[in-house]
Amino acid sequence: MIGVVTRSLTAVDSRCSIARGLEILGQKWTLLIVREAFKGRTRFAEFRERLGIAPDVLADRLNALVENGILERRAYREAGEREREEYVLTDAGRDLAPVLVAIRDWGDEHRPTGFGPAALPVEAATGASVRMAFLTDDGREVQARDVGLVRGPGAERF
Amino acid sequence: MIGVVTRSLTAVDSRCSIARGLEILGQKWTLLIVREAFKGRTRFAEFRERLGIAPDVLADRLNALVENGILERRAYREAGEREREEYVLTDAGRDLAPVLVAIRDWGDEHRPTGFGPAALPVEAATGASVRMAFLTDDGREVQARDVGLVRGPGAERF
DNA sequence: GGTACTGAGTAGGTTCGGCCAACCTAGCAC
DNA sequence: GTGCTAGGTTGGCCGAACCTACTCAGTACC
Repeated sequence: MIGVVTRSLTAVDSRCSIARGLEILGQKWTLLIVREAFKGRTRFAEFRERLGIAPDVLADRLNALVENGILERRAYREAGEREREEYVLTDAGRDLAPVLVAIRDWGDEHRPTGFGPAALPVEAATGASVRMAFLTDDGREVQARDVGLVRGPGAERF
Repeated sequence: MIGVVTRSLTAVDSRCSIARGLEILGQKWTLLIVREAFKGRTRFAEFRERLGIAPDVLADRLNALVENGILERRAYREAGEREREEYVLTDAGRDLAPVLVAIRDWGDEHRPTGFGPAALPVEAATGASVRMAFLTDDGREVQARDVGLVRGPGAERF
């Protein structure tokens, strides 16, 4: 197996949720694998074919995603085949939808393809199209560009 | 200068806004630099001190961020000092707030620090705290976990 | 029992990107 | 001139990614 996730966080970052999230999500290929999982891919060969990723790197990323609770291995068997394992999103994995949608929205606006969006966010149960928004506590919507970050309770320094 | 951004996209990904966004954002350090920019850092030494990043890599990432329109170089001069350049977020850079907030929310929920969130999203103008949400066209809120992705008009295949 | 086939990886060698320490440079102060 | 400082650049090292080829387990067919 190639490298386990060993990215060390500096003291100042150990409390930052963004840094901690990026420890896994920031690795090359990770979010593209998750994107494929959202599209319904579950098997090694499917990920490999869609992404053109080297098999050793894919095996490493899938292990990391399983270890971090984003994917889970599940046994399956097709008729006349031996038992194999596939990779499906866990709840924590499905909770990554906002990350993918946020990146999609940004890429769509600032690096347009000229073909329109390749993926659309929907409510899974009904298929109703949804969009990402920011809301104040009293339900008023705020434009993304007007959102900033301020120091929170867990910050050691800011 | 070390490597320009040369990540090649496979044909299947060239139309995907997620892949196109990740081409820049997916590089190591990029989003952490943007996070620091949101916190108000502007100078090489500030980024370097906060992130503990190697200077050559920082120079490369700052160049890439400027080339991609996320940061812009701006001249400034302090009393008794020579003119220098600092890096400030552009509109496209501020539009990355949803990406940071989405990662923050996920990290906060699934990789908690025990200290609470280190950064909080607010409306910049008023300081009012905001949260990220998904809305249907008729204004109903949908939980993040219930959001999926479907093929959009720009998809070559899905 | 032997051979072939398939999905899911593993292994070896090369290349690329990140890391670190050291060095460079422009302008200001003295 | 010498020194100081912010903002980088350069060179060497090393781990991670890449590519190709190979293995391994179980099934199918003969």
